Amino acid sequence: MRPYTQSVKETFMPEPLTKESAQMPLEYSISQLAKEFDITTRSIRHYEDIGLLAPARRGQTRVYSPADRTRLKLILRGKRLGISLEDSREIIDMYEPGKTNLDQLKKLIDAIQQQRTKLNQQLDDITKLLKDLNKAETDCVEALKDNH
Amino acid sequence: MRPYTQSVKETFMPEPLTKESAQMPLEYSISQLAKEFDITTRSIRHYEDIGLLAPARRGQTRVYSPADRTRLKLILRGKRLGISLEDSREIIDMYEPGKTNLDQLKKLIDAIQQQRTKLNQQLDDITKLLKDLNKAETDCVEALKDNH
DNA sequence: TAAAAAGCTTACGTTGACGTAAACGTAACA
DNA sequence: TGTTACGTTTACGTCAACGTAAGCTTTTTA
Repeated sequence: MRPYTQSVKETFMPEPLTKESAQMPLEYSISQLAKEFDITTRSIRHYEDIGLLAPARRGQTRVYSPADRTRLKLILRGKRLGISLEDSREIIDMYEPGKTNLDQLKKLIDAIQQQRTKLNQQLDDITKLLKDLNKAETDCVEALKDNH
Repeated sequence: MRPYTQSVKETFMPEPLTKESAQMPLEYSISQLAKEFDITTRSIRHYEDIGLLAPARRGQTRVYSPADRTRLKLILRGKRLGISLEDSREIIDMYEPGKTNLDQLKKLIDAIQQQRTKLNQQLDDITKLLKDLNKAETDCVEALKDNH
């Protein structure tokens, strides 16, 4: 049933590589993840509040799986690229089992295309900015030489 | 006097290329800029409020030079890359005439290096995300084929 | 076994980046 | 000559993404 669901999900939310999985913990505490990614536990709980994470619970305590960790990693990568949490949530929601029909798939492809457009723009921005930075720096160094 | 000041300033805030300057207006109204960059006049005034822009005035009305336009362009490029307005302002402030001494130059080089590090991280993020998107899309298309 | 560390929920506060409305001046156009 | 378009300032509102504090439970450590 729904073999493609699994397929799409795995490519977009890749499970940890087998190479890493040797010494990879099977679960994580909230503070472990916070430390690893240099964020606060508050942030992680916030991501849960708005539906970006749904860790298991042992009693009241949150227990994060490697998949949860991967998901968090993706959220943070998105953040670094200026993707809002809401946008991340929308994309993630599209993978919800039971929701994956043709319509959803088409929406997803569309969303992917939009993201790609934005990313290519960013790519262009970055290369330009890096060029500017290089020039600015060499000029600075020149100025230091002249002035020293 | 201070020949390097001009030099650094021009590389980081490059004036419009001569190629473009043929049909380039010598000044712009606030709504012209707003339309060109698809932002609101409110945003432009906001950038002025926090010291990112300082257009000339004809009476009460703001008059933007090509240099102002370039500056705005850079601000927006920074925005697309997730650079905060405050960070942009800091960088811009470093070019203030009269402030450019060795200390400032060293600070600037440091800031440039930091930016470069961040941009390289973003570059890495983007290539990874683009890869993921490609895989996700082909999988989607596959799924559509299978299901159609 | 006391106290520090880590976890939890609830809830109000903060910051950045504007949105939006009011209230007004000026200039061009039907 | 009115009304439409564009400009201005002042000021309060909003939204996302958390920060921060209170108050409590559970686990670990000295």
